[in-house]
Amino acid sequence: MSEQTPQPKPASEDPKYRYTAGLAADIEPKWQAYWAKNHTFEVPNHPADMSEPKAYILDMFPYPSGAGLHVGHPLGYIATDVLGRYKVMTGHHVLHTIGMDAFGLAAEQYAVEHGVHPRISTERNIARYREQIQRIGFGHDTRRGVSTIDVPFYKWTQWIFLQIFDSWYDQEADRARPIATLIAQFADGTRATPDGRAWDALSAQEQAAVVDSFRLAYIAEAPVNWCPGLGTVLSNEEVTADGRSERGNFPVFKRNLRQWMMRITEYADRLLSDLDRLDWPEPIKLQQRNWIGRSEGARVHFPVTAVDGSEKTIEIFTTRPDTLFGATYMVLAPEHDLVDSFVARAWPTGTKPAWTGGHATPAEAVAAYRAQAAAKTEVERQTEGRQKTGVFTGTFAVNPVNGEGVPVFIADYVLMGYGTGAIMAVPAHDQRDFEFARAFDLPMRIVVAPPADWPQDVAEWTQSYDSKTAQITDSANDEISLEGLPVPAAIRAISEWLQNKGIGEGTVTYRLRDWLFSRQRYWGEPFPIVYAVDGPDAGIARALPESMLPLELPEVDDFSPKTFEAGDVTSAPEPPLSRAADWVNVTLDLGDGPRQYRRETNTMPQWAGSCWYYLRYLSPDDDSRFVEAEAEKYWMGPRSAEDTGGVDLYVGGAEHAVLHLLYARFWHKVLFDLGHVTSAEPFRKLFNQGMIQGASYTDAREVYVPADQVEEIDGVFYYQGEKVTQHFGKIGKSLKNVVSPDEMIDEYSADTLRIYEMSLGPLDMSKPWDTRASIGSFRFLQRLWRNIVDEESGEVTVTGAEPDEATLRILHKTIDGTRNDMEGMRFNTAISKLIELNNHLTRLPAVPRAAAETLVVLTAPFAPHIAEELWSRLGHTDTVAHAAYPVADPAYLVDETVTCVVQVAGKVKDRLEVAPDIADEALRELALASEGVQRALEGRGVRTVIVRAPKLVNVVPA
RNA sequence: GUCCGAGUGGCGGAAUGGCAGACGCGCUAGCUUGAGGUGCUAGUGCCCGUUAAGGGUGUGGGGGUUCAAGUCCCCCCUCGGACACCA
Repeated sequence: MSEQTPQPKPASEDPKYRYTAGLAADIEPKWQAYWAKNHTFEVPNHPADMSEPKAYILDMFPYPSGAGLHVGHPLGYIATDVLGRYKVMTGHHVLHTIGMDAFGLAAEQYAVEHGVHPRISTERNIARYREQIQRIGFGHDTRRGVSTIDVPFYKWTQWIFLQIFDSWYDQEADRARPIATLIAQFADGTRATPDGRAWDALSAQEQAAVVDSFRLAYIAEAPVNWCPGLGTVLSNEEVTADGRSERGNFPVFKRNLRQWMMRITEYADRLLSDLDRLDWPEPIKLQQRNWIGRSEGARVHFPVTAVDGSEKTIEIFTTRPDTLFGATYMVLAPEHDLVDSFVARAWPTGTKPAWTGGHATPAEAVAAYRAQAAAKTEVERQTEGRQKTGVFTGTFAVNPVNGEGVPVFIADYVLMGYGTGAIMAVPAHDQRDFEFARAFDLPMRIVVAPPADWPQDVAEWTQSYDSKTAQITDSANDEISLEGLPVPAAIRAISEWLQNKGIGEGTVTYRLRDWLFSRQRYWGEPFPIVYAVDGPDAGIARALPESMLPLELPEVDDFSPKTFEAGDVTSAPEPPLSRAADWVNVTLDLGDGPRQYRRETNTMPQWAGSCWYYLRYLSPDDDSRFVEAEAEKYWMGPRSAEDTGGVDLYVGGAEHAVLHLLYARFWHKVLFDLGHVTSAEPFRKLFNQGMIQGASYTDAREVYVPADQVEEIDGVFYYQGEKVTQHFGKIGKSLKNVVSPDEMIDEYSADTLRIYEMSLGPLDMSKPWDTRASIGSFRFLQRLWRNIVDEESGEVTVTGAEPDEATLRILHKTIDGTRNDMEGMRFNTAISKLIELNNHLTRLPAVPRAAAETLVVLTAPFAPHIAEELWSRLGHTDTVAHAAYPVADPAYLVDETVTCVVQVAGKVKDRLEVAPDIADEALRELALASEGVQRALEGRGVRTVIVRAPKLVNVVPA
């Protein structure tokens, strides 16, 4: 393999004052320094006049990995910068900055692998990111770019946690309120305690248990996702569809563990309904709606006799109460706590062999099935496909609509976490029940009339009939008949009947679960929570007072979590902080004298900081409040009764559709309810930028080869003479196709990178990266430069002459067109208009100053460095960043003549130059007389003539 | 499987229902230069027409609405993404 060292070109090759990478390397840092020195992009927390126009433009802040930025990362940052600079030039206060999301698993994993403290590696990564970002030349207010790991920042993350901890959701007021208001209700008797005793009669422990059951942040013993390979638990959102961790791809198991939870489910309805008020892409709204998963249905009580003879009720949830008459069996989740009470002593007569799982008694069968279900990982559940499994409990419940006995099963296709963890099975009209019934030889009953071409005998069906519109059949008792009703009407009728009879009621359930909020990791915010070691309140979670914040992470010898064999189900989490004995065991005075406490040793998940960082940008130095009230009101406050408020534009990838965006909305709503912010939503408008895809290449062994060393010959790709295959997809180290922004800046310029990224195509679509094509953007800048500066002498060559008519027209059309494109974030078409104007100026014998200056101003948001340099060379002493964006003169937007297209039968046959105000009749005559029409008609008559003066005439032949 | 999004030259893409392919890459030819990656000019959807004039054809496939469809409606195909036993 021969080493190819690029030969530096002799300096004499290019004219001295040509716009080259070398020249750009001089001017770009110069102007970056100028902006910093002159505070060009710094804005006050709020202006004296709160009505002045503003734009709060926000990027999803990056997670600084060790690999640094590649060219895909800055796409959104460049777009927001272009828009922000445009907004400044149209008279807005613009708040735009970038912070760092630096706590979390990936940073910690990296630190563990490289054997350094997470803070050291993270800060190194941040410095690298900042350096790369700086070179691109953003108009950021850098004073505001906070990092989530900064102690003054996470002090307020902890403070917000305590706000949530100290709140409950008041259903009557439909908002969160301080927990003290709840305690007051219990104390004065307006709210009854769960068991009806007086509040004072409850012990401290009992009172705490009651209050905790209302807190928005609470500890619960719940089935959680335990990931031994990472040594931590994960939220549902962090587990992939095939039951593995999103980070690291380790197996995940369901375990019952004591963990911190956030009661996000209280907000399910508002998180859902407020989506309608947001200016977000529909697909993202849809994903959130699906994730929240609101579903209306009914709860129905099925009586059952327990083994001890007592009468119990199995409560089921169904969206189809209209099919109650078709229920032929019931299923409970294996973990359902009622199961034990009615597992029969022996198999009843008539039990089919398939129902017993081969066990001698129901108790054995149930125990075996439960053990098997618990040992199963999510992965195994998936890989085993949808084979329905389960066992009979030996007991029959009673269908309340017809008094029939229905066998009760347990099966893992019913999930404990949804609805009531129990279902009535209607195999004829639900595909899952159908499959189970077929596997277990259970009867089916048709209660929704299928189309005529379905077999009469349900035994011949190959699938269930799940229509939600057809008519009900064969469904009546002495009191009610659903016969012939369409499904929706039947649902209403039976629901009312159930309600009146007291055997059920209409209800709403959600797919959304409470948010698992604790992690057994070192690199996160410590919980500001302690537990008394002894006394009547021993073990009760207690908030640290605000005066004790921030609670800093302790230094530890071993910050890595205890991880386990990836498949070790029996392992239990062991947080690294629990090993910091001096930190964990403390004596504090929390108002009742010095006492011994034990600190919470879990840390918060990565999402905590990203739930509110955009608020901290508004007043990063305020150490008395998490956000200055006036600043929040100015930048984020609602502008009308319907407006939710929030940042004006939030740009980022669609991969955060549910996780980050849902969590942040939840926190924001709590802060709103408690009166800490005036905006009801954090992000008024959301925009998802598309992914930049890179070409990667694999050789015959399917191994990736360095993309930058692949040659293309006649559409075939070669690496070191070997044929390789091209793929398009993500850019990444392992794919060997990383192009860094630094390489682009070294080879061309930051302005070239910016222009090229914005020219690629519409911002919201994914598009392939092609480094070679960026030469076009470079040429544009080079020609722009050449139109103003003599490449040999460096002299400015523009003339003082007035621009000619044609130049004025294209100039004003460009102004008009780019303005529209900027407002609509169509940066690709805005740039093509600038190129057209520039190409027009190139063809002139000399460039008029007025045209040159306008073009420089229009180009400034995209290529700010070259624009500043030209602006300065043109004699200006102020920054072009603050120049006013030009306004088009309407007089130049209409042409003296327009080209009229003349069609025959919809096909273009001629063109006419006509006055823009030509009358329909005159145009009609001109068109009919035209040569092209005469030739095309070939003597045929004319049936109709459509005239759309002045642009088009369509002649329809007879 | 369900739900979203997208299919236009060799490539990225452009087109209020009204001239399809703006702008850029690449390619071809010429110029320039101190011969070689980044200067300038012109041409460039495809087919027929030796040149030209001109004609035909063309936006994943099929049907429809319309004087007129890349654009609106219905069916299908392909690719990308999200979710996935949610009762």
